[in-house]
Amino acid sequence: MSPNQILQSLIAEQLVSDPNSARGRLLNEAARLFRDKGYERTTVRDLAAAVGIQSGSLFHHFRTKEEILKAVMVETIRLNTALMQAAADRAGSPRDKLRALIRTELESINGQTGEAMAVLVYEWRSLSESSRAEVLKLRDVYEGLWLSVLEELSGKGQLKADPFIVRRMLTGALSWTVTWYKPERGGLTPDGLTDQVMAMMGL
Amino acid sequence: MSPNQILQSLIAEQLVSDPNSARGRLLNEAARLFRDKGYERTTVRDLAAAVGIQSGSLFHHFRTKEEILKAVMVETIRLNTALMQAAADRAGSPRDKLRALIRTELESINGQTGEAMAVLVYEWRSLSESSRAEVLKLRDVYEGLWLSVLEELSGKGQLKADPFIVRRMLTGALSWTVTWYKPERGGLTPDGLTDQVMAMMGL
DNA sequence: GTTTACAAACCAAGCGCTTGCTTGGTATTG
DNA sequence: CAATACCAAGCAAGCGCTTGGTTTGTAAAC
Repeated sequence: MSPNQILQSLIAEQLVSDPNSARGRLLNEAARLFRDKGYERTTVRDLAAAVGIQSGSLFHHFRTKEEILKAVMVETIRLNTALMQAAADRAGSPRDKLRALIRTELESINGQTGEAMAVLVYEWRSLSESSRAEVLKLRDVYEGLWLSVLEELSGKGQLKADPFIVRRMLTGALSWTVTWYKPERGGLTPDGLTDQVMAMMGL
Repeated sequence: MSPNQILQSLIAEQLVSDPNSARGRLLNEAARLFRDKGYERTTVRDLAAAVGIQSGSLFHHFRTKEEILKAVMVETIRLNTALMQAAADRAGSPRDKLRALIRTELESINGQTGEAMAVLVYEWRSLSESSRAEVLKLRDVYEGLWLSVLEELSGKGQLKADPFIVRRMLTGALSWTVTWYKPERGGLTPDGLTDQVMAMMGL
């Protein structure tokens, strides 16, 4: 399944919003604003202006501002879990699976869903307790994908460090790329960056 | 020079505030609050209450709230540059120098200055343009320390990936530890964590 | 094929509260 | 007796969100 097919089937299942719908467009703009200015610095007036409506009209679609943040996070993690699953399934050896996961996560972070991924990583403090629990539950599934691959590699002696810790290091390292990696300018392609990450780990 | 001696000499040079002074205590509390709740969610009333004064009285010490954020960042980076320099100087081989840098940065992130380090890494969006430039200038010195060591390692063939990229990966990986690494509970010591990072890189 | 019905989407206005910061005055300290 | 540190009070602006009412899209009823 291509990334686009995956997105379409998730839309069909109502697990993520169609980017062309009113809701979907708002969530995209919200992700961009939340990443650029941070959740707290983004006002409901900013959000409304970004989609060309009045601030009060937002609350016809979402009960609170925080619900918008939660929706951005939940839909992002749903989409990316599906993308990662598909990428891992396509690869053969554990090493190739790891490479596929790294490559796909870099794509998520620096590609189309990049704004939303950055929000997911850096804005969790602004979530209420209950929303946080909800998001964490989804994240556990996502992290499970990584761990099973890393543990397989570790079992084969290709990984010297603890899989849990390696995953956490990779989380930090890969999400941090959003602050410096600009694929358009500068020669490094996503594939090249993936190679560098693998090389750093001696793989 | 011990870490404490370094701190004392920086205080003498007026490059960082004495933690026992009114200013120093405020900056410590500010770092903690900014990390826990984020800069935007922390009000001047929170800051004042944390040191037991009225909110208006803050502005006797700092002209604006943002100046407090800037001061936290500037003083933190000054202190840590000095600590890193000293750690690198103590080590012998390039590999040991790298280990010393990693170990020291982990200590900074997860030890006493941890709150301030987290603020430095995650709250730069809340800085004004001019403050950001000021902080970036100081950061360049700090990053220069890392790059010289990594380039030395690369020259000896002990590092397969590009030093610039490795540093950026390490920045993300190490700063991210603040979200999960709890040295008190759970057996992993700072030294053990440093070993894991080195092992991950095959060093 | 026009009319009617109704919900979804939106606007204009503004409420109540919190925010960063100011002001004028009062202790405290060397 | 000056300078430093602080308090008590509050202002102007901006915040999330509510309200009452209007427009728009859709589809059945006639």
